Amino acid sequence: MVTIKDIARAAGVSPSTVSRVVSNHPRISKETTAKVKKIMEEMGYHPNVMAKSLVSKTTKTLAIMLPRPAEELFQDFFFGELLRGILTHSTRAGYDMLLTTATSAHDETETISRLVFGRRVDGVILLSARVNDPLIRYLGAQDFPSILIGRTGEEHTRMMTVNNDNVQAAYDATHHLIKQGHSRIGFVSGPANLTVSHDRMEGYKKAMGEAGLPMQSEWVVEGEFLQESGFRAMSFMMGLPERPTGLVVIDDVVAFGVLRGLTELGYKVPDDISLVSFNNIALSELATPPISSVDIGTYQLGYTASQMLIRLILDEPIHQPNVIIPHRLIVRESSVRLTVNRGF
Amino acid sequence: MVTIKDIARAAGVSPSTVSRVVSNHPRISKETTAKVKKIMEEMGYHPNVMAKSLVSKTTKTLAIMLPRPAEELFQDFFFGELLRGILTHSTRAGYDMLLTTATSAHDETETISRLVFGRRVDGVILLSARVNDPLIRYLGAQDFPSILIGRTGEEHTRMMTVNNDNVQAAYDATHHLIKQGHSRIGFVSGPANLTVSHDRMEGYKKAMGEAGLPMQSEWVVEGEFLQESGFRAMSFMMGLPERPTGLVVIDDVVAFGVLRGLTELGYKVPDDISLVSFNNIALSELATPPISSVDIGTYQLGYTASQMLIRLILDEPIHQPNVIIPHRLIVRESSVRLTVNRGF
DNA sequence: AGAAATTGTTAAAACGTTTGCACAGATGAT
DNA sequence: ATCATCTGTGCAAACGTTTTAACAATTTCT
Repeated sequence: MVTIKDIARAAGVSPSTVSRVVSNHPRISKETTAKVKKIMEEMGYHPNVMAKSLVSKTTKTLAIMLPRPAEELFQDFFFGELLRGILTHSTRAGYDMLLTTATSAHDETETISRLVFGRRVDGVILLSARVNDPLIRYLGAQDFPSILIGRTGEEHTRMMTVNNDNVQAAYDATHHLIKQGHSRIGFVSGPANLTVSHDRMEGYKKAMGEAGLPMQSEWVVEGEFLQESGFRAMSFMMGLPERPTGLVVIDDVVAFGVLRGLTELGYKVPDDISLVSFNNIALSELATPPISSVDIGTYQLGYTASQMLIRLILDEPIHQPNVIIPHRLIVRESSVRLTVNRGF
Repeated sequence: MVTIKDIARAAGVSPSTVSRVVSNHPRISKETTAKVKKIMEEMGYHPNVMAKSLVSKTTKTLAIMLPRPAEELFQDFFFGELLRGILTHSTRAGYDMLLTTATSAHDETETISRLVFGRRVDGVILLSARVNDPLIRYLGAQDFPSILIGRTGEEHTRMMTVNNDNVQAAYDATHHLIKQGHSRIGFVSGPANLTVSHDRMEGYKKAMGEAGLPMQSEWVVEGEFLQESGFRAMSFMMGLPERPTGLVVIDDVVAFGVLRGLTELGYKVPDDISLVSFNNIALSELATPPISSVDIGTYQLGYTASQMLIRLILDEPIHQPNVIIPHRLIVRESSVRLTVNRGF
């Protein structure tokens, strides 16, 4: 292990000078810089990151805290895209990403405080907000750079967020079905304790209410972000005496399950029943039929989160502590009847 | 920031004693332990990770180096599952994961050496082996704990690997199609410079050769791990005078594209053409029709990699430096003709 | 009872950096 | 010619831990 002292000795200068060469200190002469750099090259010097962090009190590392049952919650798809956004920006900005997940609920705050108070990271990105999230509350109470991708359940918690307008997004999705002539519209939701489920539910209800359409409690089911959930939802919903003809589905993966359920039960999409979902993962256009989906700008969500967090760390001015990433409904076959028969 | 010295002072002991309390040193008395722990609790003490690393020369962190164009290469799906396997084990073993990616080719070795020689991580997991991979050669030459998920292109490079028997896997997939009565079988491959493409190609050729079936160079196309690749492959292949009736596809995502291409061109799967692919991502059974796929134990691949790397770091005995994770062909509709018409 | 081993604790060095302060010499202003 | 400023470098302290060696106090062995 070649240290700064070795370089200093070999170059006939002091360690401080070497340090200043590394950090491009303006007071170092051209000649010294050249000499030292040459020797560093020859000897293969790499600064010890830990030693540097210890004195500089900065790690150039961001933590990303995965939701606890990471496996089920974001079944790879949405998450991968989000991660790509985060990673792209943080790499550009010279930050590394530390991926952590807790094993138990109690573990959660412990894990985070180990990283935060142990000064292992400079900032934290939180994923997936639950309605009454102890982790968000805990981290929000600390004076530590952090950002939530999603919405905090509690209004008084002071924490930067980047999120979609999920209420509006769900409103748009629902409204789209209404415009297509549907009046009996159901909602296949996600876990009840997530704010995203709440918000989309609200948008769904708002659209239905404004259109003066009746809602039935059987038309709303909750589940996980898994295809099984969608499948099960259909087994239940299609057994009802009065079935919906349109469905808003919380997530594309769930929509895949819904699609399979409907197919197995002998229903045709979109002729018998129409479908709109969220997230617009790459494969949703390859489903049969292609699924209409609200693109929530997943990559943007991640990119922006990283951007804001690093600004916060560097004490740069933050224009808006709660950013909303725009969404866009992508209409595909699953929600467009080929033979338009509106009316009654 | 409350340090070990603050605790020591408050407890009326020396910093060394506090340190030993934290690390459960056997020589510390019950009473001292209790007293110190109480004070740590009260004052909210968290050891500074960097200081600890500096002296202990260990970071309890693993780096995972993403393939350069991470975006295209593993379009989220396969990668997410792999990550889950890695993360599950490393979390259990008390290791954090550092996710890094390089922006340019030159950057690649620089990034890795910053981490390795900067002693920021204890070990490295390499993803996606290219045939003549400078990064693998570089890292293999260093005496640093590392593991490759995949196969090194060069025989002389000494590096632990965890991989599938991709030759056999492709052999199995191809053989399955042959058993179904196909004789004109094509192969939609991935990027030519990846070892996995090579190995699967070899398995395909082996199966074809053993069965005495003719191969045409037009039946083999290379592309990316993207649906577009699959789509384009079909545009080309289905325009041939003599078309294959069976296809081995390098990846499920590509298979989705193939499926779309075939559908748009008016071909029915599996009646007109059969399909087998690899990786068995969650959505492949939800395609229309469900895609036959070789399950390569993605989660296992990641889990095992983490396991082996940590053993290496801890100097525990490694039974086998090159582990093969078993694969299993999952037969679904895409490769089973409902009306079996073998023969001529 | 004295020697030897065990137990519980501490002082101090070490890990590899960064940085405030000091200082010598060169340059510029008056 | 004197004083002030600027330029280039070094000294030494600091960052918050772990760990070796030392030692006093206690217990165990003859």
